[in-house]
Amino acid sequence: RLRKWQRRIRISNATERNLAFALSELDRMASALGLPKSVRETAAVIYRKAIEKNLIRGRSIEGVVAAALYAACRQAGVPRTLDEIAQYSRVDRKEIGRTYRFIARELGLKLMPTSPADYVPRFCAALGLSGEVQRKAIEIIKKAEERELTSGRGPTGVAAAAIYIASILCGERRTQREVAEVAGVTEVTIRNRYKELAEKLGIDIIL
Amino acid sequence: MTRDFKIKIENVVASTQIGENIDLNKIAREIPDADYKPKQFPGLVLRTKEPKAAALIFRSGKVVCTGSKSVEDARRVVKQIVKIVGSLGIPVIEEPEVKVQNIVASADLGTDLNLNAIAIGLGLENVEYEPEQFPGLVYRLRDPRVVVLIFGSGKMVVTGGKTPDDARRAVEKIAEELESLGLL
DNA sequence: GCTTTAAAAAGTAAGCT
DNA sequence: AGCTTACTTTGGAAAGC
Repeated sequence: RLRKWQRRIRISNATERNLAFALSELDRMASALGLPKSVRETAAVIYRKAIEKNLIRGRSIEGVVAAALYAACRQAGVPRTLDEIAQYSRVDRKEIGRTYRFIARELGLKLMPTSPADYVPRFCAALGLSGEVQRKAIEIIKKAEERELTSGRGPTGVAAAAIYIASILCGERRTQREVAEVAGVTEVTIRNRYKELAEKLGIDIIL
Repeated sequence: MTRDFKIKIENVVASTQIGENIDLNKIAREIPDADYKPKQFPGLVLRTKEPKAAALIFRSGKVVCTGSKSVEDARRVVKQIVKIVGSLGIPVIEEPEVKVQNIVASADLGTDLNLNAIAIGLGLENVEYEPEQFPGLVYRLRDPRVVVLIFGSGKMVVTGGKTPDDARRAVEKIAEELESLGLL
C-alpha cells in the first residue's frame, strides 16, 4: 500500500533528521571542548547504539549527546567533568549525569570511575607545567590510590592537590588559586586534599 | 566472631488513612504551626515533637508519616495525628491500619574500604560509583530488595526496605560478600 | 517528571566572621 | 582559617499538574 510506503519515508526522514541534528550537536560540543576527532567518533558510536536500543525514550537528543560525549571522553582517558560538558549543553549537569548512568548501564559500558591521573596532562598543560611536574603528580596519585586515600573523593580535587604539591617539589610553584581555577574546584578543597596527601604520604612541603 | 555493625534505624516512612474528605483549610486555620500551601503541594504538613516527626495529611484522608526512628514511633505519631484532627471535630478513624513503606538505616562495617576494588569485586554492572557526583557507592540488592550506599569509611546507609530485618539482612549479606572477596 | 516530608552517609561548595 | 548552612545520592507514599 502506498500509505505504508509514505509512512516509512516519513519515519526515516525524521530519524535521519534527528541523527543529523545529534551529530551536528556532537560536533559543536566537541569543538567547543577541544576534543580530538577520535573522541567525537567514539561518542557518535555510543549515540547510535543508544538510538538502536531506543534509550532516547523520554530523554532529549541533546541530553543523550552530552552523555555520550561524557562517556567517550572517559573511555578515551581524556575526561571532562560533567560541569564542563554541561557548560556547552542546553541540558543541565544533573540530567546529563542521569542519562550517562542510564546509557552506560543499558549499553554495558563498564567504566571505572575516572582516575585523578587522567586529569593531570590537561591541567598541567593549562598551568604551563613541565613533564617533570606531571610525572611527579601522577606518582603522588598512584601512591594515594595504593594507600586508599582516594575513595569517595572527587577525582579533580585529588588531581589538583597532587599537581599543587608536585609543582612545589619541582620548583615550578603554582598557587592554590591558579590550580583551583583550572581544575574547577575551590581552594578549600585543594587545601583539604593536599594536607591529607602530604601528611599520609609523608611529603614535606617547605614554603 | 560476633560483629557489631551498629545498625540504627534513622527514618521510617509509613502511610495510613485516618478519614475521608478532610477539610485541610480548617486544620490549617485551627493549628497555627501547620503548613498548608495547596498551590505548591496538596498535602498539609503537621509536625510532632515527641516523637519528632512530620505527617502529610491529604484531603482524601490518606496520611504519610516520616521522620520516626522506629516503626512503633511511627504508629505513635499516627495516633497523635488522629487525636489532633479528631479534636477539631473532624470525623476520623480511631485506629487506622499503618503500613510501613520504607525504612532508612545506617550501619558501620568498622573498616575503611577501597571503593574501586569493591566496584570491581561486586561487578561494575551491579554497582554505581561516581565519586565526581557522590562519595558513596550505590549497591542494589535483589534480596532483600533494598539499596545500600557504601562509603570509604566503612559506614553505610540501607534504604528501600519495609522491615528492620531487611536492613539487618542486607548489612550481613554485604559483609559476607566483601569478606569472601577479601575486601573487608 | 515535578512538587513536599525526614534522615543518614561524606565530599564539596558558599557565605560570613 | 573556621564555622554554618546547604546541596549531591538512595527509597517510598500521598494528589495534582
